[in-house]
This record gives sequence, C-alpha cells and structure tokens, in this order.
Amino acid sequence: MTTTEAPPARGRPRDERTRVAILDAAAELMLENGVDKVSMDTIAVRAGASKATIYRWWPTKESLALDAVYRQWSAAQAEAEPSGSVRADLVALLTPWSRLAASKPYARVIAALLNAAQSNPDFAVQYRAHFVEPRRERGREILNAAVRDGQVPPDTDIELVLDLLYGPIYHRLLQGHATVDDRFVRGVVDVVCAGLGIS
Amino acid sequence: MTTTEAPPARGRPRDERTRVAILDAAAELMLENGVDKVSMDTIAVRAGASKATIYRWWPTKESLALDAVYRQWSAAQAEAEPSGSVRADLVALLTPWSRLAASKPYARVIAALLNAAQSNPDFAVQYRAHFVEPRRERGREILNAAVRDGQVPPDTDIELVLDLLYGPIYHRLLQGHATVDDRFVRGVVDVVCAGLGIS
Amino acid sequence: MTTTEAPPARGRPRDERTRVAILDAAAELMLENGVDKVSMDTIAVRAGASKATIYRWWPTKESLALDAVYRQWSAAQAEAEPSGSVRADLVALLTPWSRLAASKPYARVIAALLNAAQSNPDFAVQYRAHFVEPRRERGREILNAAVRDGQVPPDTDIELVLDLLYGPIYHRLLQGHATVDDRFVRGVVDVVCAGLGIS
Amino acid sequence: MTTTEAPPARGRPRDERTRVAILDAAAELMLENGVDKVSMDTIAVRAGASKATIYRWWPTKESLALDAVYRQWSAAQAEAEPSGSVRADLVALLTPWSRLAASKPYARVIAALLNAAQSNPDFAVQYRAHFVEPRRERGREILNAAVRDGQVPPDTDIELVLDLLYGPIYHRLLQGHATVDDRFVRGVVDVVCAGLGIS
DNA sequence: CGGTAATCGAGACGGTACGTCATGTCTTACA
DNA sequence: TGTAAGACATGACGTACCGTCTCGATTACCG
Repeated sequence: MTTTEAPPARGRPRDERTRVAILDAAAELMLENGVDKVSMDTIAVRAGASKATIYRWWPTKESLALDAVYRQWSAAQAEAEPSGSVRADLVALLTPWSRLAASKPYARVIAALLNAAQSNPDFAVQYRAHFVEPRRERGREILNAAVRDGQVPPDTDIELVLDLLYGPIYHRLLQGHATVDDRFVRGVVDVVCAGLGIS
Repeated sequence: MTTTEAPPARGRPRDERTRVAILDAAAELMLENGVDKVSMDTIAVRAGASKATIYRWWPTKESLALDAVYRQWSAAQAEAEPSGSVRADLVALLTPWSRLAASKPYARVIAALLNAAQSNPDFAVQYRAHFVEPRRERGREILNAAVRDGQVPPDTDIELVLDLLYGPIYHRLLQGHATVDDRFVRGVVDVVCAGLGIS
Repeated sequence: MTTTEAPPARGRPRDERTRVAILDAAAELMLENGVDKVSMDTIAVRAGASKATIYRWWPTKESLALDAVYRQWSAAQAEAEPSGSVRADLVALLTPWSRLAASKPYARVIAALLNAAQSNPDFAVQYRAHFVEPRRERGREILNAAVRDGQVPPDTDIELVLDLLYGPIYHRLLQGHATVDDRFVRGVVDVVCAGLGIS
Repeated sequence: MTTTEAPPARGRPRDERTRVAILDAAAELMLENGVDKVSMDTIAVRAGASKATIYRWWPTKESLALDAVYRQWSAAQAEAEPSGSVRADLVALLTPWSRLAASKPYARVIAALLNAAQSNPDFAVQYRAHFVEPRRERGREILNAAVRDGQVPPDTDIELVLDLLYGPIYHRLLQGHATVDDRFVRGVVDVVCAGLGIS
C-alpha cells in the first residue's frame, strides 16, 4: 500500500516568507484601519511583496482578510476539558472566545467579511467554514453530550440553542450598543440553561 | 404660544419629488445589488437627479442607504395590541419584523450599514437610532410591564434579554447558516421565556 | 441667414487650460524621452491633471502623442510664396520642414506614431491626415502647377515624385545612417528635377 | 596564423533546436500580431521554451525580433548577375527585395525595430548592420561600377543616390499611403537614372 | 564512473504601467 | 437658491508584462 506521493513540484517553489509577510501585513493594517480603508497596494508595500503576488494567491481583498485574520484567530484557540457540567462547559467555550473577539477591533473585520459574504455565496461558505462552523461544532458536541446524559430533553433543537448562545454575543459585537464582558456571557448561558431545564 | 414658523425660505425650495426619486432609486438598486455594487452615478441616473444634489443632502452612500431602506422599513410596521401574555406579546413583536427582514435581501443592506458603522461612530449612532433602538424599545416596554406584573423577577437584566431575543434572529439573517421562519422565532421566545421562569 | 448656433452647452465646460497643460506636458516629455518611455501617470502629474481626464479625451497614448507633437509641428509652419521656379519652390517647401524635423528628436516620436499606425488602421488615417497629407498636398500643388506650365511632362506620376522627394528625407531621419541638412535636401531636389527634365 | 579555436566548452552545450524554436515562434507571432502585441511569455510557451532561456540569449524583445525576422529575410535573398546596365542592375536589386518586403507584414516589424532604434544607439547599429547596410552595399557596388564605367559622373553623391532609391520604397512601406509594386520600383529607378544622366 | 559545470523548463516573484471605475467637488446655465 | 449636466482631481482597482530568481532535471566534459 503506497501513500500518494507529493508531486515533484516543478518550478520555483512558493516563498513561505512572502506568504507570511502578506498575511501579517494584511492582518495588522486591516485590524487597525478596517478592511475597506486598506488598499491592496498598501498591503503589498508593507509586506515587501508585489500586488501581483497577492492576487495570485487570494482572489479578493476579503479572501485575504479572512486568511489573515483567521491566522491570528486560530492561533489563539485553547480547548477546554469537558467538566461534566453543561453550564460550565458552555461558559468555558464562550468566554475565551468572546474575550478574544473583544480584545481587538476584530468586529470591524468580521463585519467586512459578513458584508462580503452577503453578495458572494462561495465566500459565505468560506467564511462560515472558518469562523462559524468550528465554534458551533464544539458547542454542538457539548449539547449532544448533554442530551446523551439526560441533562437536556432529547427533542431539543440544538441548532436553535447554538444560535441562542452565539447570536447575542455577535449581536453586541457588531451593533456595538453594549459591551461584551464575562458577566454578559455568563448571563446568556444562565438564561439559556434555565430555559432548557438545566439545574 | 406660537408654533415655530418655518423660516422665510430664501431661494428655490427643495424639490420633494427629487428627494423621493433619489430614495426610491437608491432603495431599489441597493436591495437588488447590494450597497457596495451600486454607484452614486447609477443612483443619480436612475433617479433622474444630479449627483451634486445627492451629495447636498446625504454626506455618504451609507447615509443614503440608511434613509432609503429605513423608508421602506418603517412604512411596513404595524403595532400589535398588548395581550397580557408576555410570550404572546414578544412573538407578536418579533414575528412580523422577522418576516419583513427575511422577505427581501434586507440582510445584505443591513450588513453594509453595520460594516460602515464599525468605522464611523457618528454613523453607528444614526444606524442604531433608526434600526435598533425603536425595536428594542418596544421589547423593553413589554418586559418592563412583565416585571411590573410580577411575571418576571425584578432583578432581570432587561438589556440582556433583549439581546437574547434579537441576537439569534440577526445571527441567522447575517450569517445565513439557517433560515429565519416563524417556528424559529417562536422557539427563541419559548426558550427565553422558560429561562425567565414564565409559564 | 442665421449662423448655426452652438448648442447651449450643458454642464461644466471643458477646461481649456487643462487641455493645453496636458498637451504641453506630453510633448515635452515625449520629445525628451521617447513616447514609449513616458507613462500616462507621469504626463498627468506633470500637467497637474488627472489620468482619467486624459483618457476622457484621448483614447491611447499614441493619439495623445499625435495631438501633442502636431501642436508644436503645425505652429512652426510658414508658407512660402510661389516663385515660378519648380526647383526653388520645392526647396522652399522641403527645407524649412526638414530643418524643423531635424531640430529636435521629432524622429523618435514619428517612429512611435508610425509604429502604432502599423497595427491600427484608424490611427494610421489620423497620422497621415496630420503629418503626411498636408505636406504632400503643398508639393502636389507645386507639381501640378508645373505640369500646367509645361515645365513637367503631363504624364508625370505626381505621387511617385512626391515619394521621391519626401522618402529620402524620412529615410535619413528614421534610419539615422546620415544627417539631414540643407545640402542633402537640395541634392534630392536637384536629382529629381533633373530626372523630370526640369532645367 | 592560427584560427581561434572554440574554447573547450564546459557544461551542457546550447540546444540548437531550442534556439530555432524560439526564433520561429517569435517570427511567426511577431509577423502576425506585431512586435508590441506579442509577449515574451507567449513566445516562450509557443516555442516550448523557458522565458529565462530566451533572456539568456537575447537581451530585449527587439533584439529577438531582429534575429527572428532577419532569419527569414536573409534566407530569401538571391543575388542577381551584373548585366552591364545600371538601370537593369538597380531594378534587379530592388525588385525582389521590395516584393519580399511587401509580401508579408514585414513593415510592421520594421517599424517596431526602427522605433526601438530611436532610443537605443547600440540597437540602432545592430539594426542597420542587418537590414540597411548589406542592401546599401550592393547598391553602392553597382553605382561605383557605373562611375568607373563612366555611365555616371564621378562627382555623384552615391549615398544620396542610395537614399533616393531606398527612401521612397521605405516611405510607402511604412506610411502605407500607397502600394509598393514593380511599377513603382521601376518608376523610382527611372527618375533617378534620368536624374543622373543615364540613358 | 563520479564530479563539475553549464543549459533548460517550470513557474514564483518584485516591479511598473496599464486602462477603468467610483468618489466627491467643481462650474456652468437654467429654473 | 436648487438643480441637471457633466468636467475634474484623486486614488484604488485588477490585469498584463517585464526581467529576475529559484528550483529540479538534464547533458556534456573531465579527472
């Protein structure tokens, strides 16, 4: 049984340092100024790269923004141990994430990605696959385990519960009408748990 | 006590038909194509107006989008009678609104406004004053009445509850990972009411 | 009898100073560096104009080069009096023109126009209408007059004679294998006149 | 006196088939589309060669164009026997050459070379050494022989006569205001010979 | 036969200019 | 004064070439 060999890789290989420089430059500029206010030229100059090189690997500014921010985003993820308590697990899931999201002007970038996703279904898929689904999946596991344990009734609409958990946090992040802090996250989890009949 | 008379109005008065034509053209084009894909030139041509006239009354494209869409939005509002049941009142508040929001590609425009608001605090205030606060205020009244009635404990964090109600719906509208229908809205209200200890 | 009135001219009129600034900048830069070595951006900056404004009035760099150089070219034209002598008239026609052509690196610009004309029939027509035909026409008049006078046989192929007069001068200008001076021009006219049987 | 031996030739020798493939591809593409419209990438792909290989042997696109077209050009040359008649010898010199030049869009390539030569003295030398001098030299021989024979006065300016012969043909080829056919060539030779006092 | 040296194809890369498009301001004439 | 028409400066866009580079593979000579 032979593993599929990597192809011989003809031609000059992609320069990893350039790739990283572009992503770093994009992330820094976009977080500081917002995606729309940053030009591809500026990113190219900051990265010491060529605009053509950027377009060779990222078709649009938004796809670059997604990769660039996701790089920081995913680097700052820590998995928590399941504790047996649904409430505690949900708080442990949401709190670090909400702290990260509120720690820098990520909301501005998220809003830009969201905006781009509205008119581009392919990009919407990319966006959800990176920023939405992984986090929902973790929540889904916690809730499914709770159903198996009998802590939550078996006819519970898990997807609805996930929206009840993430929706309010996104709401505050994006609309900016109030701050997102640990108290708020705990409050959301408390009401939802109470609503599901969890002690 | 005299009502404040309109000022003498020197020169040619503002043309109301032009104002409406601009708003209509902007709303139609932006709903169909998304705010970013529509240029001010296109709106001007469609409205039979001059670009200078548009900029005279609206400083940015987003402020025009806000006015244009809010005009349709507010025209389609109906106030429901308070029924005595918190749950029923909340459903009566959220359902027509969620139907409206999902009836056309409003989410695309909302996302654009939200995006603009991230980098422009003044516009963020405008946005919230038009699209967020009026609806929250209606919900706030319902919940405050419930507190007065004793249906809800007096230490309830009303703002958090409002986010629990609106957040999930906005979440689905913007992220597009699932549809917003009456069942979903009722589900949200059910869990939240249960969480608050409402029968 | 009413002269055809110019139409009311709606909108902001074209800025004549901008037009002249663009032509001057283009002429100066192109003569100094050659058409190909000058970028539209550079011309725009030098003219204090916008690139978009240039493209609004001139579709290609070559069409701009044509207008710009023709402006200098045509300004430096002086008409000579017919003297009765074909030879003298031809010398009087060709000498000032050849001096002008050799006075600055016009040949470099002409070569660029010629090159562009090879692949663009419409531009070729423009080029000939500006740089070739007016001068040929003057020569044609002289030669036709000579035919009427009987100085030249009536079956003379005028167009061929014109090519015999202009061809050698263009040849030296473009190929650069020898200089174009008054002696050369007179020599060309002498041989051609002798070939036509003119005393 | 020893002929300088080729050096021992270390390393892999140059691939002759590649050289020919590049020249063929360049000639075909440039004649069909014009030098400026053809990119080095396109030539490389058509030739099945690498762009780096092209640049290794030809410093600029124009130098490649020169080699590529000269290859066809020189392959189609036939030497005519001296006949004793100057007029006949000149016609025999110019006619096959003018036929060749007019047989394909060579003028377009010539114009590009000429254009490049205007801004690059070294290339101008190359151009003349390939396309101008060999032909002039043949004409020079004919005319010098005519001087020796006494058919032409000894004080004749041979270079001027050469320009009178080649200039008009180049003029029509490049300016395109009239066709170059055998009649035209014979007409040029006739007038020039008459001008020189040749029967 | 193994090492050294050059050539070659593939293709990534930095850079420059292109020609287009949208924004927001302006200048004119008309209402 | 308000407005339509439309010119204009500004600046970003996304593309196309240029000429250089870095690989791995190839092909000769040379020891």
